[in-house]
Amino acid sequence: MLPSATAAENKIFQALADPSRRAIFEALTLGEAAVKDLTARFSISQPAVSQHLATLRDAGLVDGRREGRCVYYRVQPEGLAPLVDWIAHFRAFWTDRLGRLEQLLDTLDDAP
Amino acid sequence: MLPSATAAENKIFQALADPSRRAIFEALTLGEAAVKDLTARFSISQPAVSQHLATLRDAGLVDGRREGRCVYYRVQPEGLAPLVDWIAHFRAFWTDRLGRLEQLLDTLDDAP
DNA sequence: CAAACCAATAAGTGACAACTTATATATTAC
DNA sequence: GTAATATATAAGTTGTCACTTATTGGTTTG
Repeated sequence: MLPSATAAENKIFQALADPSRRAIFEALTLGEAAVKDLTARFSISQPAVSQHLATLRDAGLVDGRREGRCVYYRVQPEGLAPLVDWIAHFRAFWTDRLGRLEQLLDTLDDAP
Repeated sequence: MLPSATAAENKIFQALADPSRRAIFEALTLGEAAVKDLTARFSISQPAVSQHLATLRDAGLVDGRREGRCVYYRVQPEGLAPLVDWIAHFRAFWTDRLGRLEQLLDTLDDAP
């Protein structure tokens, strides 16, 4: 393992490796949601959802706040920063850098 | 799991989840390398390296060409595209989009 | 051809990860 | 206070994953 493999990086990559966890993260993209909402949306048990949320939270990707009986989770956008940084690390392969960035801009513009 | 969770996405995220595999990928960033070189560089067995390379290859992240007795692997930059796309998908959280992109540009400029 | 070298595959093992059910902890409602 | 709701934690099970050693497949050299 290279020294550049930070703990944050490890946690983020591992957290996002699981499809269910990515699905939960993507669902939270659409807005805040309580655990029970997520449990209803996906076909896994409530404890499974809570465990996934705990993993995502530990990776800094989501955050939860208690409100009454419910706990509402939401995406923490800054949590993706290490992932963006990791990708940026391979700028050497973006030979036509500007073109690639413009392409990224385009991707950012269209889409849902 | 959301329908947007493509097979390519799954493979890439899973491939990059392992620190050893990320380390190998990062090593290949510095240039082409034969399996024996990677085996020498890391403290895992040759079969382990080959298995990691097979996983990375299957995910479209690296490519290998045989030259005599050696097999030289190199990064396939386009392989990261699905990952970039996935991140771009969360543009909604880049509130100050231009700023973020400029920041990415900066990151692309300095660093090793 | 034989011996050496390099890489991939086979087979087995130990650890961990994702899930389950059951239970505990908060919080609200009656 | 008791019951009901919402979430977290405990404990156990199963499958998968990363690694190992042993072997096979290719390629070069002597």
